[in-house]
Amino acid sequence: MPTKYKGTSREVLALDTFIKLARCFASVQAQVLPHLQRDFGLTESQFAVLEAVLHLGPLSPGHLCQKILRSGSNVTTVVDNLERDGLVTRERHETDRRIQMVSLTEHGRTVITGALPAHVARIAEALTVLSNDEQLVLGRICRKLGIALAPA
Amino acid sequence: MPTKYKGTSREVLALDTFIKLARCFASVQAQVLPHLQRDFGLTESQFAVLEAVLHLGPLSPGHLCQKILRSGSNVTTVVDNLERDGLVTRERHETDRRIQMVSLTEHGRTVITGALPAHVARIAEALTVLSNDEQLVLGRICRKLGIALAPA
DNA sequence: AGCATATATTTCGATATCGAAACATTGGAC
DNA sequence: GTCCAATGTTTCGATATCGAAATATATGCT
Repeated sequence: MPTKYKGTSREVLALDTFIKLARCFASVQAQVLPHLQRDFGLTESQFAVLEAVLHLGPLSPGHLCQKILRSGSNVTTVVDNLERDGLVTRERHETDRRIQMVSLTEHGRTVITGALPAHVARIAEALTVLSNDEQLVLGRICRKLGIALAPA
Repeated sequence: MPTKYKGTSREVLALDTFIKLARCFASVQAQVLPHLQRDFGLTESQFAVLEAVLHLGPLSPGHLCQKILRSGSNVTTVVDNLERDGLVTRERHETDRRIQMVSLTEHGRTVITGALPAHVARIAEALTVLSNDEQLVLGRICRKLGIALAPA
């Protein structure tokens, strides 16, 4: 049992569960992110932004915020770097000029469509340790917890 | 289904599962970390270092590395900040002078023993959406995955 | 002893990340 | 039309995070 904390049994169970959740997530990330970086020069957040724009079309920083679960100021930074590297462009919304729209450049589209299958394959590879049933159960419980805690 | 990716059914299941895992982990963190910061002025990594040293006694940066699952250079930075704030001290190991030993100051001990119960309570609170059985199953599957992917 | 290799830590440069404050634009109240 | 509150984005200062290179010490080989 990883937990050294003395508390109620309810607390010990929750902490123990959460520690396993955190370690398992970290393990998958460690399995997967270095390749994204080395093979495609993309950080996790850069990948997330490109993937969102690929699948949803041009998005504002505000929408990207919600999609990638990061703060607005962080999205600004990540998009800055993607723009500098020529993977996305920013354009003001025509009718509401407070809003910026982030779009893929041709190069950006090429990069993300190249990186995506390899990235998915690595995730699938990492999860092969679990049976289909285990993956389904894991997904169901995570979904329940995630939805219950989702902001608003 | 969150996944827009077209791939084999095995890939779709794995990706779908992983996305739920990631979102659920992020949700719990979002529920818990702001309090750690606001109530005790601790970041997640600072908390992790203090907690490890509290429970395991003085540790080298190398051991802290393994415990908190971060790079060596990151541990250096985190310990730098903790030292600056008077929560830990660094001392050279007596026989092997390559090694530094990180210890809690009195103040550090006070801070971590104050923060720990509140932090655990918040985690337990977040996990109450899951039944005991669900927590056990979640923990078991996460452990299996974490162990399978653990380095070495 | 001298030297090469291994181990432990730090430094460096880059990106990520946050919250608060600043800035820009819109839209409603009057 | 003017002002003000709301909305969207960026700026700013701080910490986290990584990998590669530099530094310091130890250890084994000769």
